Amino acid sequence: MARAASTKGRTRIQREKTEQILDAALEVFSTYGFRGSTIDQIATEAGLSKPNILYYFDGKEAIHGVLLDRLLHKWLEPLNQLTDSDDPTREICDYVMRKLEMARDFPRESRLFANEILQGAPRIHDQLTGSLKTLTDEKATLIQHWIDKGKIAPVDPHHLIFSIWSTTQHYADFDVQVQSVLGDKSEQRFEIAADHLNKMFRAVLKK
Amino acid sequence: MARAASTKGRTRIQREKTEQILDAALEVFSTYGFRGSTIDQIATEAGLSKPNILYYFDGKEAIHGVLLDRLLHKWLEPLNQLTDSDDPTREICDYVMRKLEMARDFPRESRLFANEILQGAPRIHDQLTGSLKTLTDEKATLIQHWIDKGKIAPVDPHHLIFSIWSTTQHYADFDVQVQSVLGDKSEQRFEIAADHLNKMFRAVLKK
DNA sequence: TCTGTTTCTGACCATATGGTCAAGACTATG
DNA sequence: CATAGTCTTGACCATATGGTCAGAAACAGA
Repeated sequence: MARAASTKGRTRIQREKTEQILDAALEVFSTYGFRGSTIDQIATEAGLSKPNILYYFDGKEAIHGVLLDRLLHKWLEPLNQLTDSDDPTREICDYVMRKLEMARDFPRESRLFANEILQGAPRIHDQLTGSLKTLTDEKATLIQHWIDKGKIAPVDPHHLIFSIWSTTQHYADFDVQVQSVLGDKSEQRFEIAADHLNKMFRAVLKK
Repeated sequence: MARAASTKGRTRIQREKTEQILDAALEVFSTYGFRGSTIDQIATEAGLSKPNILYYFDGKEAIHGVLLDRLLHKWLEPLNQLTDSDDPTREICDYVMRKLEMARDFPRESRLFANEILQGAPRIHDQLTGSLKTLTDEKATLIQHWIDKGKIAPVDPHHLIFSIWSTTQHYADFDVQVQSVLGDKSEQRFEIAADHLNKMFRAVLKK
């Protein structure tokens, strides 16, 4: 087994190189998808030789696997922060903003996820029906409570969450399209998107 | 040059086989992306031999190219139908429904498009900044007119369109995730989505 | 049925790709 | 500064993949 996989970054070099490789791999995988990426591409991007990459990781799948693991944790975080509050509309809009910030600051992670889902989620199907479903159901129940208490307008909680995911992730996954369509006005796309989404979800939730 | 490319389906066999190949290719490309797909996969899916595929098409790129061409036309159609009307809210919601129907009835096309955009749209970048931008700008202007006339609430037209694209296409591109999260309730996902999106965009546009 | 054309395929080629390995280079520590 | 352990790489292998080609099989019209 490769060093890095077993001993989690024992030496300084191991920690550095491992991160270097993972960063390069994220760049490549998020752009070309798993099958479309080659170890050589990752090696070039990382400024290392191919055998050197394979000294730290057991293979292409192993690198991809580590990236997906990290991703899923990061992905659930913003939703985790959604809790009960006196101002549910604000609580939900805050979540929208957190997701939009992630699309802006971590577009590669978003695209890695999108690629995986598009291909039928072969490697993360269990997490989708497991931890993701559990967490989503939990938050959907919370939203339903708010509706029952008359604090927000009646909406299907699950589909509201889907709308939040899709509208925010769109600015990462479809960035090329967004920029192409906006042309020279694409500079402030995230500010305008924030304003627009804020308005939109407030309107939906308003009684 | 391959037969099918030059003479547009002259004989019966040419028309049939060409369609057969394109259908198989759509299935494969939409699932694995361009680089992740092989001619052998397409051949197997189509029930033909690899050389036979290459008898009808000049290569992998050529097949993909034809699919993208057809796709783009189909993709712009629903937006094209958005025209001036006494009831702009209804007009926009109708567009949302048309897009949602496309996500339901042509998920492979949606995923093919998503794959292409995700990878930076190397093959359709010109169309994005060309015909897509032109059409989108045109419809954005129309929406702005409606706003100026006070017929709908003020929204950023471009970002409204992005929201429509993302929320509807989500049900095709992220179907695995949607089904995983909804679990046994995923059967009626499109009906509930239609209801939800209808409500949502009505709320956004309401003055 | 004959014949020119279209359709199809097994065998083949060049290159790309994931992965291995032995040996050399480097590094930390006594 | 010696040396045990860590790190790196050129050369190599097996397989996958895009694509070619000569000739066989099927077909359509006379």
